[in-house]
This record gives sequence, structure tokens and C-alpha cells, in this order.
Amino acid sequence: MKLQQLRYIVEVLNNNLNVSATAESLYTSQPGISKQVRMLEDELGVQIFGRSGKHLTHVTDAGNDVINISREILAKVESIKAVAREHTLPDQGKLNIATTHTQARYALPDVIQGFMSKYPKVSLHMHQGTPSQISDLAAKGEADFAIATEALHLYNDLVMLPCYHWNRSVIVNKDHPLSKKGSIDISDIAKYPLVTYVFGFTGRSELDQAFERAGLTPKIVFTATDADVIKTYVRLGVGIGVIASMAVSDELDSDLVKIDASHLFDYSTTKIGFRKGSFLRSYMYDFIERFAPHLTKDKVEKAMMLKNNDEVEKMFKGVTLPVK
Amino acid sequence: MKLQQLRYIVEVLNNNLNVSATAESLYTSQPGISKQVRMLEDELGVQIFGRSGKHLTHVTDAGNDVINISREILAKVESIKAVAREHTLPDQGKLNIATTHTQARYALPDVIQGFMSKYPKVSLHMHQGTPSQISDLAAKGEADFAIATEALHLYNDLVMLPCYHWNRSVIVNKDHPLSKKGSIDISDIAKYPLVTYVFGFTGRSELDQAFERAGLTPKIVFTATDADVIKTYVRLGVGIGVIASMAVSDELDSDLVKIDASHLFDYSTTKIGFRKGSFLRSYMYDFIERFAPHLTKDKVEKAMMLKNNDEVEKMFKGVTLPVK
DNA sequence: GTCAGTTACGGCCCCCGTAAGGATC
DNA sequence: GATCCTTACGGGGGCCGTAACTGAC
Repeated sequence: MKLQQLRYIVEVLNNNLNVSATAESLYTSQPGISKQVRMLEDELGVQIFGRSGKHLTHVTDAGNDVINISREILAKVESIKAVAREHTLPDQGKLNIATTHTQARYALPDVIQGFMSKYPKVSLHMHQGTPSQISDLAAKGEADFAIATEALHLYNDLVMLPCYHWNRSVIVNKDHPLSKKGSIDISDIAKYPLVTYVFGFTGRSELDQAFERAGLTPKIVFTATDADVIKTYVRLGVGIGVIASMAVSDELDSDLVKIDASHLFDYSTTKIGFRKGSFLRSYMYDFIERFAPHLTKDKVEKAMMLKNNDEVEKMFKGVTLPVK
Repeated sequence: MKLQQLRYIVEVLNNNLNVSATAESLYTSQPGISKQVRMLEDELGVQIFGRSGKHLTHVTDAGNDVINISREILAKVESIKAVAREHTLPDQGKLNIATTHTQARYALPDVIQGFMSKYPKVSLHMHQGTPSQISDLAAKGEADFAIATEALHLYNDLVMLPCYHWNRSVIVNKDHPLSKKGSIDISDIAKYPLVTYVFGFTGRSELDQAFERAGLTPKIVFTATDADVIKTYVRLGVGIGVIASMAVSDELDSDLVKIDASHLFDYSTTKIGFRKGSFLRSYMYDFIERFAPHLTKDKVEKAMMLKNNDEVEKMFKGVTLPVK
């Protein structure tokens, strides 16, 4: 059994059982992969992939188990390399962060700036995507961290740590009737056409829940994946906006009126996620702590040992998180 | 990085940094190992072993981390092989049990007999040893299961599940004064020369504790690692014996008088231990359940996910175990 | 002087890449 | 017919084993 054989079967699955595509993605030849896969199957005495004629059609039960274990092995191989780099060049390395527009635009810039000035030799990569793309990148090990508010809970091989709470504000044009009201309630919002986040993004579920609880149906006329687009359409008079409070700037958005709505919705929790069992470089621990000061190296290591994310939630039950 | 390189460094450590001995134990040449170790070090850019001149003197910090991860990788490689065998030959395989005399002689025979008749194609190996040897075998993966009462708690990469409680009986010759007493207390025992287990064996610590609690010092004149030897010396009149109740047979030991002493000592708990993260064959789950009926596959899998053995103890806190 | 690890060298196996063949859609 | 995997074959690298060398106790 060779490590590359394990790499091959994992990548073949990642490429939807297309061996040719796999070969290209690994910069090697297709027959090479085919052969190694069959050699591994011969050695183990089990089919990993089901075949109809010469096409791979599905993953067998045994194959599924084998591939899952292989993934763990390959993750640990990466850990060994990370350990080695940590001992030779503690301040050098890579940091791949997968995150959403909201985080990248409003929550991360300060942290990133501080981080980059302390670790000039760490090459930082940001990948923007949908919450599920983000989780996927982290689960496959292509990103070190996933930072988002939604959808992270689906992956059980990611550890997800709560970073901060946030809530929403309503934004309206200055001439809008709501701009004069001191405080608003949920029925005020339901009266007007609404512009907000797309489902599955940036705490959208808490928003829907609040309306449902109140027995109201909001008139959502436009949804976007980021606050900047939402603000643009609010300015055009398409409707009133509901966005994360941190996305409204006093200076840049002085033409809009911001009305706090944190009493109307449950708070959302932004989380940072990474692969269970992976070795974290010291600068990674530092990054986490810069982003969420309560997540010290100690706490993170403890959380990594828990068996699932329900346990992690329990662990942080009593902790008061920062609010943004 | 090659799997064999990882195997080499792990085995070099297992052989006390002696490369020649390692080569012999792996049936390969010494220069081959030396070279692969250095190649791995070169690739990682870190020394794994510290050297003074040409001798390996110690393991570096980095090397320690690397070797620990390597062990996990190699364990998972074994898991892959086990998965494969499980899918091809579910009723064939090996089962290596490391245990003490007491278990092998009194607790296991019934279980083994039933197991062997159900799984005639599983080749069963029993390794008898001291509790710490047993733990060691299991931790290194040379035994699938460790079954013992003592010393298992020291290894944190073993999962240890409680199997049954047991307590002690006093055995005396028929003409001994105690043979007439209906019930005895701890001071009765302290009066006479005592023959019992060696320290570190078969729940010896609970025995010592009971005397200490009572402020008494037993006159221990002879210790042995197994009940058969103890019984022999009791017969010779060397002293009275204190052994596990299950080690006294009504038929075979009819020349001795057995006096229950379970009210005098804390019960001991015999445990079964195996490597965390290893893949257990279906017949292994069956073996566990035959030995300890409350340990169903479900329960065992749950326990494997816990982070340490304190958690395991918590999990089984409310469960009433069989008594032997 | 003995033991232990390193260096040097040669053989062999295995892995990979190219090219051609056959199956499936 | 296009796509995709398999088989066949040749080249090259790397792993292993033997043998000789060198440093340490």
C-alpha cells in the first residue's frame, strides 16, 4: 500500500469517478492512476470502485470505508509536514482562509491587517464563496479555515468554534416613513418591500424565523449575497434593507438611515471551522485568537478533542462572545 | 514521504534508537533504514533523531511530534487492511488477546470456547503477561485487546471499557481456626500470615487500601502472580490466602475452605482495552459482547469517540456491571 | 577491538509516461 | 463518433542488499 495510491482513490472520488480528469488535476497520466487503483484493489482484495464495463459507476461499501480512512491518513501526512515547517520556519508558511463576502468585507480586514504585519512571511490567501463552498474547501483541506455564519454545521469532520454574535439593522432612505420612527417592530418591516440576503447566507435563517414566529410573511422583493448590493438597491428605492449591523458604516452610508433591529431577531453566531485532527501552526492559533480573543490556543486544542460539534457548543455555552 | 519511512522511524524508537536491532526486527538491512531515515529528515528539513557522532542519542521535539503522528497513520493503514478483510472474509482473521493469568484461567475460558466454535476460521492468539506488558502490546498494536484489572489506565491511546466487577475470598485449610468462623472481618485476616497477589497484579491495590483504611498492616509472607500458586502455598500451611473469588472452585478446591470477603474490600473492575481509532472487525465486537454483555457494538463505538478514559468512566457510571 | 552507523555501488523492481486497443455512451 | 478506461511497452528512478570504511565506547 502506497500513500499515492490512497491519494489517487481519494482524488478519483473528488473528480466524480472520472479517472482522466483526476489524472489532469494531479498532473500525471491516466493509465498510471488506473493501474495503481487496481493494484490497490488487488492488494486489499476488495473492489473500491464499482464498474460497468470500463466505466467507474459507483463507490462500493468497502471503498467508502477505505476512502474515508485514506482521507484521514492524508490529512495526517499533511500534519507531519506542518510539524516540520513549524520547527524549521515558525514564522513562515501559508494561510488559506475561505470565507463569505460579509466576513471578508466587514469582520476580517482589521484582523488580517494586524496578522500580516506580524507575520510578513506567511503568505495569505483568501477564497470567497458560498457557505457550502467554504465548508467544502475546508473539509477537503484546501483551506485551513472556514469562516461563516451558515451551513458549517453539516460537515462532521470540521470543528466549528463560535467567534462572535451579531445582529441586524434596518436601512432605509432618508425620505422613507420608517426613518422618522424612533424604534420599530417586526410588523413595521413586514409592511414594506424587503431587500436582504439570499437564503443560506449570512444568518438568513434567523431572519425568516422571526417573521414566522410573528405569523407574518415578509415581502421579499430582492435578495443578494452581500450587503453592498443590498444597500445599492435600497438607495434605488426598491425597498427597505435588513443587513448585518456591522455592514453599515456611519461615514460611508451617511445617506442611509440605520435603525437597530437587534431586539427583533435572534442573534447569529459567526464561526471559524477547520479540519478535525489537523495540526495547526502557531500563527494559525494566533490568527484565531486575533479574530476571537476568547479562543486561546488552550481552548482550541480542547475543542479539537471533542467528538462532535454538539459537544463544542456545550463547551462554549457559558462563554459570552463579543458582539459586532 | 513513504509509509515505510514512517514505519522505520517508529520502529527505531521502539528499539531504543538502535538501528541495527531495528533492521533485524524488520528483516531488512541496517543501511537501508539509516538511509531512509535521513532521506525523510532531509525531505522534512528537520532532524527526527539527535545524534552524537554516529550514534542516535535522543528524539528531538520535532521528531517526537512526527513519530506520534506516524503511529496514528500506521494504525489507520492497518484499519484499511482490516476493512478490506471485513468485506471479503467477514468470518476470517486474527484475534490477539493479551491478558493476565487470572483472566486467562478463570474469566476467559467460557468466552473463548463459545467464540471459537462460532468463528472457527478466526485464528486466536493469547499472550499472557504482566498488566503493563499487556498494555504495551495493545498500545503497539501487537495485540487487539488487553484484558486486565490493573495498570491499563496509564496509556491514553487505549480505550478501556469496564467489563465486570469482582471481589475476593479468603482461603484456608480445613484445620485452620478461621475455617470455623461463619464470617470474618479485616482484623481476622491481619492476624495470620498472608499469601496473595504480587503488587501490580489482579486488584492488589484494593487489597492494600482496605488494610490501610483499617489501620492494620497485613503480614504478607508470600506473593505470587496467580491464584494457583497461592493455593498451593496455602495448602502447604504457609498462611491464609486472599484471592479473587472466581479463582476458587467448589470441586477442585474442596480441600480448602472458602470464606467470602467481599464486604471487606472494594470491588475491582476488570477492563478490556484496545487502541483508539482502530477498526474493529465484526467478530471483535462479538467477542467484546460475549465477554461483557453490556458492551454492545453501539456502546463500544460511542466510547471510542470519547476523548479520554475519564469520559469513558463517566459514560458507564450508571451501568451496573456483572459480578464474578 | 568490537559495535554501530555511514558511504559506495550494483541489481532489480516498480512507477510513470507514451502509444495503441477496446468498450460504452 | 467521442469519451473513457485498459493493455502493452520502454525508460528511469529509487529502494534494497552487500561490502568496505569510519567513528565511538
